[in-house]
Amino acid sequence: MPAPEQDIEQPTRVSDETLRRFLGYHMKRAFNVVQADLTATLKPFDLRMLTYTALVLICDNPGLSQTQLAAAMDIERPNLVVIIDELERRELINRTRVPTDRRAYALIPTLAGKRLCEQAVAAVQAHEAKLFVGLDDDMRAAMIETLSKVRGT
Amino acid sequence: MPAPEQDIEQPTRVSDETLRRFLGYHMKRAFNVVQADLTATLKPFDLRMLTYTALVLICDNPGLSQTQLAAAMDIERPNLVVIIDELERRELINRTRVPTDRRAYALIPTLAGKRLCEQAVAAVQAHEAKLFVGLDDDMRAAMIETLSKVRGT
DNA sequence: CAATTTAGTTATACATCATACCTATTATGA
DNA sequence: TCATAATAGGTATGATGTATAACTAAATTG
Repeated sequence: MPAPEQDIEQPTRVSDETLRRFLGYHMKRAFNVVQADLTATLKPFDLRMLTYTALVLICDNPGLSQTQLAAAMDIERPNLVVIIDELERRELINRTRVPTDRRAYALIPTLAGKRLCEQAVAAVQAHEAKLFVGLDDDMRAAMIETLSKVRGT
Repeated sequence: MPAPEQDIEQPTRVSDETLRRFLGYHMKRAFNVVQADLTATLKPFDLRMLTYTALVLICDNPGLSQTQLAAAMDIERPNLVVIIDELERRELINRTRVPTDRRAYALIPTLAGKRLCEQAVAAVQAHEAKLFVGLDDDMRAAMIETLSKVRGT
């Protein structure tokens, strides 16, 4: 006699209990929330996460090369080109030839770039303050400490 | 008289001090490390993060619909189709018609699907144990607690 | 000075993610 | 009852993100 047909009723609520055991799962879901909020925060400045990151690093390290920037952002050099193209087209940065090495560019922020960067950083600061309102300073510091440990820094 | 040319020397070391002030930055960098390791862990099973997540959720919630799964994974329904297609093609799951609603599919894992899921989950557990070796259980629990708070769960 | 390396770029491929729109089916309400 | 709306799944498409190979121009090395 064949076994009775398996129930194929749809669960009323989807359980993620197995995945919840993994820290990586929680990290991804939490970061999704952060990134969605960050994207919305940067939208008024017409910046995406990558263009924002590049702009901030260029402002903090004026004169750095594309290779240095790609390494700092942990992306491949070819993928940085379009990002730099966009920032340059919007006249937020300049590609300046390095006299001592005519292969390389020194990336320099323009005045407009520095201004936009300052405003964007302030907006992101406000965005994080709002998003992490439930986290006191100790927890926040502990979190950064732990995350730094994960990435081996 | 024009101002003297600005220095355009390249910094010897790229500073990310501004970005380091942001928790989101640390979250992204840490998750990058986790994801790279996870991808490598899942490679022997020919699973990616998305196909793995879908498979685990189907095994934990047999009979759920694609709409339910998409909601649980926080992705759009059209993007789930190719994931389900792949799992079905590999005979890890079945699309079973729901008799009470002929529009919907009940997603059911096959025996092979359940086996692969178990093996993959075990491998991911080992991967996390290795990756988070510097984190004691208390820190790990605190981290999950904090991350859950961020995503508002 | 030939051979190698490096900086930036182009082309390309693939994965991820979002939106608009289509069909078949089910639910709703005049 | 029957027209309308809503829902499940799917197709098509575009924007974005990421990785690799290969090219040029310039610098380095032996």
